[in-house]
Amino acid sequence: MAEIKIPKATAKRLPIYYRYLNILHDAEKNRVSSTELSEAVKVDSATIRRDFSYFGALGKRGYGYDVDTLLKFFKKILNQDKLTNVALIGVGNLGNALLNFNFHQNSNVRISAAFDIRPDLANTVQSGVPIYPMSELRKQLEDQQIKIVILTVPESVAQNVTDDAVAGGVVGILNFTPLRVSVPTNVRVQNVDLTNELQTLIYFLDHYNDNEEN
Amino acid sequence: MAEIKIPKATAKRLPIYYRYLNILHDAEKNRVSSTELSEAVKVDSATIRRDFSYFGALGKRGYGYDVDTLLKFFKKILNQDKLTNVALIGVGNLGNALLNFNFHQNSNVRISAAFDIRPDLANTVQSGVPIYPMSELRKQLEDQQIKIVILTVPESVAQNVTDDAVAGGVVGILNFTPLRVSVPTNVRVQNVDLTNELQTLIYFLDHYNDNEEN
DNA sequence: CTCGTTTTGTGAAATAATTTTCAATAAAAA
DNA sequence: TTTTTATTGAAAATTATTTCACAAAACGAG
Repeated sequence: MAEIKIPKATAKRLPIYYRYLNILHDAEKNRVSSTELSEAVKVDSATIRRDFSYFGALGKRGYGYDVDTLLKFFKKILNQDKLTNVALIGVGNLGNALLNFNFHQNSNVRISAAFDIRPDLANTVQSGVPIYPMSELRKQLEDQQIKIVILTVPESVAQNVTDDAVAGGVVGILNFTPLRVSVPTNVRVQNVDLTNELQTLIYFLDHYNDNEEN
Repeated sequence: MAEIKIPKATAKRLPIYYRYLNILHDAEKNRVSSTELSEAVKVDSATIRRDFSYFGALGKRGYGYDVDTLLKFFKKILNQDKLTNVALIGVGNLGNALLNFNFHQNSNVRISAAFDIRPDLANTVQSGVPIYPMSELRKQLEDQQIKIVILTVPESVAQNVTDDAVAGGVVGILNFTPLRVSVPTNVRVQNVDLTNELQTLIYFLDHYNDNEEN
């Protein structure tokens, strides 16, 4: 892997582009300009052109970009041409919502296993997903070859569970706990901290009057 | 407001610092160094010192930072010395989870009103929060002086609901829908896009081997 | 087939963020 | 008291990202 090394800021925008390209495709539009895209995804058109250009000359001058070409390209780049199975660890309040959250609608990702400590949940099926007891975490991750987990456990056990998951071969963690977990360098953690997001929003509202972007 | 204009990247880290300072405070630690903080929050120590220095000389050379001083300072900066009421719009799958999510545990934020289109939900109380019908959105936001909303409605109505909320005086939106909503320049939108986060994670896993940071 | 218009792709400039480095200072040890 | 060690704060260097602005290319109308 790692053929093309594009800026991280660009990488984070790719899913946004991908999603809108799907919308255009469904609307049977076959061309789009960076300006039009810009309005929809709220990213400066020059930034979009620059982003796309890291992958080569994808557009045509005086015309724009061919929706299907771009779509196919991004589908591959984002690994959306294959199904990615992920596990959910912690079927509490938020975990449950994520079980029902239709990741599969917009992306080729599916929660194929879940884990919880509560005995009444273990060995049941919730929203079509089998729930395993925590004790089987490592084994199931290994057996099912799951490399990515969504972490929605209480903060107090987050590090232990993470260590377990990593021992089971996990290399990507979508971390909903407020704890900044420690992982080996080959493991990537993407933090989603809801309290944080709210506090940041409040900070910006109080201290900035111009609310351009993120 | 807007007395001090610090970099956005710094602003986004403030809640992380704040949270860990609270932990130190609860553990009755009274001093902390940038190095120690660095390990806990996974931010380079030089970045932390630089971040803090935007607010003046908060530490002491050869000593570190006084936990309580810093804590008080950040509490004020982040507006955590006052209660912030927010509204939740859309009590579906995710909305329900957020109703039960204890924002108040880690931050001085409370969901004080919620809205939903479903008639059976309107005028009930869920998890201690009154649910109003959508038709009352604007009026209630105005009456209750709510300036911040959490948006967890279906994408198809996201723009309309946003327009309504803005008409009701909202200036901050925590947007969980995948739609990049359009708002006047005085309104700030903080997007939390779960599908996106997962796709970004997958992208990084496939294309980067060194997984240092975000 | 020509010409005006559109729109990309990209150097160069501007802006933003991180990291290095080290003098200054405080605390602890000798 | 003096020396050593720890640690900040800030200047400077570096790296990353965005934006400007325009030549070059391609389209489409006539």
